[in-house]
Amino acid sequence: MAIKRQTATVKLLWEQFEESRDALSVVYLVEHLKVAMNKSTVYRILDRMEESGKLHSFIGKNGLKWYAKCQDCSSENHIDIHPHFQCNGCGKVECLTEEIKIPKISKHQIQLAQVLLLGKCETCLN
Amino acid sequence: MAIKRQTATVKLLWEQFEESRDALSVVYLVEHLKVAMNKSTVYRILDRMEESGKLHSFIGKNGLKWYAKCQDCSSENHIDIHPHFQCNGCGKVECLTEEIKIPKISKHQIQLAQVLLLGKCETCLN
DNA sequence: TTACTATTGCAACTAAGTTGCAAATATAAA
DNA sequence: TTTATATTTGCAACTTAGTTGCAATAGTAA
Repeated sequence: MAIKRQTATVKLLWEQFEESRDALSVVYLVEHLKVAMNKSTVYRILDRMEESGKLHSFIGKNGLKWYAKCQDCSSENHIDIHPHFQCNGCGKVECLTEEIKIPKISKHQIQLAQVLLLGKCETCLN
Repeated sequence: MAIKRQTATVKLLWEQFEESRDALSVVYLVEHLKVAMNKSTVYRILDRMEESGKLHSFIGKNGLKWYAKCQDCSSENHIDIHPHFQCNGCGKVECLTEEIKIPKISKHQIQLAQVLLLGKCETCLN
C-alpha cells in the first residue's frame, strides 16, 4: 500500500533522504532511528515510499537492502538501467546517472537490470 | 583457505555444478544436500572453491547468494563484467557470456561490476 | 467532534549465514 | 602399511536481516 498519511515517523524518515543524495541502507536507518521508531515501522514506511515512487531500492554488495530518493527517474523507468556505485573502502553507496547499455540476449526477455559498480570513491582515493 | 583435500563432501558438491551450467543458490544446495552434509559444510566448501577459482559467487535478486562454475574466465577477471540472468518466472539463474561495457565514472575507480539482468527465460517465455 | 481506516509498537518469529570446538579423515612421510 | 599432522566436518548455539499478527494509537475526512 502507498503512503496515505503524513505521520511523524514518515516525515522523520523522509528527512534522512532529503539530507543526502546518497543511498541509505535499511540497517543504517534502523540503527540511526531506533530511538524514534520501531524497526518494523522503518521497513514498512520504506516499502510504502517505494510503492509511491518516492524511493527506489536495490541490493548492495553483501546482500543488504538500500534505498535512495528517486531523482531524474519517472515512476516507470526508475529501476531500469540506473547503476549504483558502492565504495569498497567506506561502504558508501551513490546513485549514478551514467547509462549502462544492456545488449539483447537471444531467447531471453530482459525486463530490468541491476548494475552495482564496486570500487573506490573520491574520498577514499585520496 | 583454498581446497586442499578431496573429501567425499567436496566431490559431491562439485558434482552438482558439473551437472548443470546454471548457477545454484546456497539455499538450494543446503536443502538438496542436507541428507549428505551439514549446512556449515556447504558454506565452507563453497567458500574454499571460490578461493580456489573453481566457482564464482554473486548476489541474486532478493539478496541470496549464488555460485556458478567458472568457465571461460581466468582466476583474475572472473567476476569483472560477466553478467548474470535471473528469471522472474522460475527463479533460475544463468551465466551470460555477453560483455557489458562499463563507462568510466569521473573521480571513481571501478574495480568490479555486478550486473544482474532480470526477465523471462526461454522456458518461461513459451 | 466523531468515525473510520491507516499506521505504529511490540514481541515473537523465520531464514540466511557464522562460529567455536571436539571428533573424524585425507594425505604426506616414515 | 602405519603413523603423524593438518585439514575438514558435524553439531549446536549463535547473529543478524527481515517479517508478521494483533491490539493500541493517531491522521484525516465528514
